[in-house]
Amino acid sequence: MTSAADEKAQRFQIGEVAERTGVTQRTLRFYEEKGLLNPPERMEGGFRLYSEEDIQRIEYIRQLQQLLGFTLADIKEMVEAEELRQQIIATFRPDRELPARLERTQRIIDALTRQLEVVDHKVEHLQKMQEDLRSKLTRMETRKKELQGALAREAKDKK
Amino acid sequence: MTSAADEKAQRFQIGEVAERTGVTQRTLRFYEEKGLLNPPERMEGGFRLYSEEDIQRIEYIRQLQQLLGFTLADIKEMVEAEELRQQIIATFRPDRELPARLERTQRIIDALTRQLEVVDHKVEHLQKMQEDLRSKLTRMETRKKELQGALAREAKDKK
DNA sequence: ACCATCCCTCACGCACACGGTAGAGTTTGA
DNA sequence: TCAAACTCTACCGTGTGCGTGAGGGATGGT
Repeated sequence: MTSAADEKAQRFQIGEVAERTGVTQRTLRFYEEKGLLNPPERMEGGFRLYSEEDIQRIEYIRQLQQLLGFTLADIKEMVEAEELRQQIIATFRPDRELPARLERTQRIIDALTRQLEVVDHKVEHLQKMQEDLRSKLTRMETRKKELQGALAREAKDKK
Repeated sequence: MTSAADEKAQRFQIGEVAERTGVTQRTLRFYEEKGLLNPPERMEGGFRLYSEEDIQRIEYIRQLQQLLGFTLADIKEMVEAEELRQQIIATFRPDRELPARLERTQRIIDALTRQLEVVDHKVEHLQKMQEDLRSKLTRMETRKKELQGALAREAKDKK
């Protein structure tokens, strides 16, 4: 008997994950070793089996790394906070211990706030750079047109 | 006789530059070695003397590196393009060779366009992340208030 | 049972971006 | 002219983020 939950639980071997995410097998094992990915399930013989969530996490890590230039240490902090956040959300009301839940919630808020500050800071600087590049670009294009105009006149004079 | 230009030409030794920019002396020499900074002037005995422009360039390099996560190789390309751009702008009309000037201008435009594409891409992804973080944060804050409310009610019940 | 294809765990290697220190010379102020 | 502070080159060391095998099992189809 297969429940609806079972049907959804598709797993992938490391090779397929590597292909789908564009991350090498070595790197996947490396991330696991460094605690960025939590150890995936294994088959009897020891082959790793990744879930869809694992794959999403891998893609998230890559974005943080390549697009935003965070170090793996930074990223580890971020994914840990994310995990804690999901755990808290998944916890439906085993009430009692309200103070503890409140405190964990506060910890997540703090982590998110710190992350947001970093991102805000980066966005701000990037936008400045964007403006700067755009204005330089338009100035160079103006110059180009001037040069082309001068060139056209020169050709005409020769005629 | 000191001209206005001379008065402005203040120079700084490597230690002061390091302090002002937050970059170590070792790193300054390293950047020079890698061609990111062009060799500064020297005193008779060989001490490096940096100009204000050098300092600005150092700060620019650090921004590209830390905020945007570019590699030094990328940055080298970018500062070279920037330098070429400034040279072209500083060249007032020794006309003749218009085609050559046009071509260099086009090269700068291409470089700026490539840089802008990269920056645009990063801004886009960062903004998505910003949105994501903001919504997570507000959800957690809502949750916090719920918990605080529950806690207050509990305290009241005890009374 | 066999074999092609996958995967496993070490373990060394490498490029990048510097850090640290040695040993010697330079500069500046008293 | 002499000391304290600064700087020079040269060279080896370090942490990060993987790459690249070696040697050996695991899996799935026939």
